[in-house]
Amino acid sequence: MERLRIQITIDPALYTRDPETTELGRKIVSKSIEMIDDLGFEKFTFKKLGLAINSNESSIYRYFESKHALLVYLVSWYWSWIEYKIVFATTNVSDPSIKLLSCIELLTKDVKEDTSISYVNEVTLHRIIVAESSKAYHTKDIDKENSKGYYKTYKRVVQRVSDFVTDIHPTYEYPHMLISTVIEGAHHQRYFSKHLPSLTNVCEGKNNITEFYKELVLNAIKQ
Amino acid sequence: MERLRIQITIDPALYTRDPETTELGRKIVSKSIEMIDDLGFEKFTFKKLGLAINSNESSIYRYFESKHALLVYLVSWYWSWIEYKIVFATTNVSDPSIKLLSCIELLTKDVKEDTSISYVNEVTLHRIIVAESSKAYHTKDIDKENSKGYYKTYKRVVQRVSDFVTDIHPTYEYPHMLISTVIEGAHHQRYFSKHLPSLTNVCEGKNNITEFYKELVLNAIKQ
DNA sequence: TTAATTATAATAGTATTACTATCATATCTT
DNA sequence: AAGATATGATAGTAATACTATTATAATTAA
Repeated sequence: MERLRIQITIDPALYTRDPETTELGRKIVSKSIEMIDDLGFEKFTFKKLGLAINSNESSIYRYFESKHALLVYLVSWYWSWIEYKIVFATTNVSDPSIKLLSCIELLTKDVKEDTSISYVNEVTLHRIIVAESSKAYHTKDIDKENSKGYYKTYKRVVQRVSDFVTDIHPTYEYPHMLISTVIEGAHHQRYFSKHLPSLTNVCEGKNNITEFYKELVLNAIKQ
Repeated sequence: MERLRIQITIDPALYTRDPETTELGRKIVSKSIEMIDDLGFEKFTFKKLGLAINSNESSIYRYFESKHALLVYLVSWYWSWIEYKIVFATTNVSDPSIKLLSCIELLTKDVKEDTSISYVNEVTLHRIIVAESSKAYHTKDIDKENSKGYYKTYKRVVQRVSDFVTDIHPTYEYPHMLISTVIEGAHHQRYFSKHLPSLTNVCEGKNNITEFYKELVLNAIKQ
């Protein structure tokens, strides 16, 4: 079976020059994912990246104005990808409960397979999201960046899933809180399970995180 | 009424030299809280701090080996303080449901009043916890630091509150996940409500965050 | 009380970071 | 073939996150 080619479109506000359109741009994105996963965001630099792809620091700056901007780009890419999967999983499904559970599954499960859409390795990117994404918005520039639309895709994903909550329970007061709690919580639990396991109840081989959040949400909106 | 003097004891692993024991040490802690809140963790430096307290960068390094170590210290201080409040609020209370609800209240509510225990301004520190604490453990050194006991207090708080969950519902499978979800979630919601409000459902003047998490937990462990 | 110890401040120095600027060269387009 | 554009190489800057050294001040012990 041939795979559909997924179109991930990224808002031009998130780059100086579109990395998708050139070989160098794609190499920047691809290798930066690998290196941030490997070194952690703090120790990752454009100089090291340039060296690794046989290019130059100054060339990378033509695509992204800072390494922070690159992180925001990657986070946004991830949310566009998740949004695509949500749309794909929920169109033509009529039962909002099924839609909601599919979304929770997509938002909380581990990414184990690279669907090889493109130059982006989704497994590695997911690890970056879990370990580093909170650094993208925990900045003193958050308000300025938010007004430029940097976090639009994330907000749209939360809105979409919250809408399913509202479909199920129209008077539920906290749909956005519930969904953003699930999303951020799942990332934390994923991180904790590896590094601070006493903060979780994750068992080997089980999809505990997904099970926990499905149950949590269903109980929260039970009427 | 005279206030009880609270004893916040910090594990010596968290500093090079105990800042509580000297004037300079207390000034470092006190002013760093102010400055991290003000500048954000990235733009905060020991050089600036030294300047602000009429001391010197090199003197500060005698108390904390790095600015990351100082952040970890502050986070740990916060959890010791919360632990104290939890112990205070739950001793001599027999009903585990009341204990649990008190804990959720303490873990999720906004800190509005500086109880002036000491040189630590708890209102400001709470803002730092909300905005910066995730940077303390999202490091490549997490495992090494965890083995040195850097996150002990946080883990102990989660354990304490999880125990109340287990008292109420002995077979509930995810007590730790539930509590760490509440804690991290509350911090996120607090941050989002200020900077990305569309991810929340916070209303002016209401304690929505606390209400949301109380309801969430009670529904999760309802039998 | 003096000597020894310890704490602090001042200064200097280092490698690295996160950029910016300039320019030559390669490549692609018209 | 000329012009435009993209890339790479080099250099430079202010700041960061430290380390090391030394002088001086303050505390403590003999």
